[in-house]
Amino acid sequence: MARYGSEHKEATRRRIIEKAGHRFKRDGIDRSGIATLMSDAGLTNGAFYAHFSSKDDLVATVVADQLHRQHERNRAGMLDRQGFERFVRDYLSPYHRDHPAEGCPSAALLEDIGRGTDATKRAYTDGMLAMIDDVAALVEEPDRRLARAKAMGIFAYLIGTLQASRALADGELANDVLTQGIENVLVLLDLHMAGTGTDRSRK
Amino acid sequence: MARYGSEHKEATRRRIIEKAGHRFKRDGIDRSGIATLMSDAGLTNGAFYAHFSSKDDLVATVVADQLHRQHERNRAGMLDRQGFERFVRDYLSPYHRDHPAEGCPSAALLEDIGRGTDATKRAYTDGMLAMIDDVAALVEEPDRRLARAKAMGIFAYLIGTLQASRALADGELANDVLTQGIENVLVLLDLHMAGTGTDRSRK
DNA sequence: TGTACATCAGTGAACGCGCGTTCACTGATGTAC
DNA sequence: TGTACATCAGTGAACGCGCGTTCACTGATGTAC
Repeated sequence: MARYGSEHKEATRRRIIEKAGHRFKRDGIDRSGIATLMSDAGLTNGAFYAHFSSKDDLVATVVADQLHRQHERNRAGMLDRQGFERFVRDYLSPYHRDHPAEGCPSAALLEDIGRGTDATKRAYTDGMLAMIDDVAALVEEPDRRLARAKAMGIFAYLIGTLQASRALADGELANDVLTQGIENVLVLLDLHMAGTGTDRSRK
Repeated sequence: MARYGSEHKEATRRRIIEKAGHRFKRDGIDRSGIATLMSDAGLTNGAFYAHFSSKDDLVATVVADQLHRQHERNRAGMLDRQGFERFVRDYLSPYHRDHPAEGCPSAALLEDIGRGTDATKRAYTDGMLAMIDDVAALVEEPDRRLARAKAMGIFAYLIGTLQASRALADGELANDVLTQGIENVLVLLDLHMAGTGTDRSRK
């Protein structure tokens, strides 16, 4: 249509990526066709390949973008134990469960990412490492590698719990799982913050 | 081909369901076409509708079957703390991570189930409740509703951890997450077994 | 200031393909005579 | 025991459709003169 400065094409590209993030999280990647994605961005199918080399290219880009947004949104509020608790309560809320399009990309796309291209898994890993290293500071663990595993473990719990709550047809159980999840994650966090490391008194 | 007794058609149906379980877990439901599923069972596409009314019908049936198998396979080995620990170490093993087709249906299909039909979510919920009630006996919690939430919470952790390990491109981190996951799940289990209920000393 | 032109983001039709589903047909079987 | 027939699990071609991808074209713009 128009021949604007280079910032206009960039803006269109960003719009496609953002809308695709919503659509992917709502319907799943395989159920989101190019024509639908472009229509979401106010464009027609043909323009897609002026912005991305393939659908896989878009997927990897969207995964990176989604994790970046999530990180930006939460980094300020996760620096202390109180902020993290607020994050957890938000994460494991019925609202978040019922609105995947606006929610956590890991909870909505993790299986698709696991089956995805190397580029997609790489984008996910890099994005997660950035988030993890913020939480790792909360977990009082001097060994960086172990701190990362502990932080990722906490996210894994949140992800699994939200997914389970979304898949359960029994509304009461689905809600109870969220409530219990908040409890468990905070216990785990306190344990990691207090403990000296791996050694817990078992049996 | 043949006109055998009614057990022969039943056997074919069971073969389709079993093979479809593997295929769904490996490639995802949306990437598994009817022709491929039937070919896996040694048949051609046309015979599908003599066994199922639609693909959604098959999906719900497969989900129920997969959870039933998982329950049968593990119920005997999950009755005490020692058996459950063995289950957890098996579940969070690199082998399980690298072989989704033979593995846990929740870890491979939970997002698809969450986006699925009511019948599929119902099948999942019923199957999970059967498994949950076995573990709930381990969790020393008199309130049945709470015991179920706690048991489901433990499964949710296992599921999220395995999925995360599958999606991470960094092999070292992916392994560390599994190891840390075993640690955390066992801590959580001991806590539920020892604790009197919800009230933990926080702050 | 006014006109001609090059640019290029976006259009929309078309490609081959696999999807879920339907259906007329096949052919090996158990049964009837 | 031998033949004719009814059954019905499974075949394979076809349906309309949406998929990812390609490409000749459009038309509003900034620039050159």
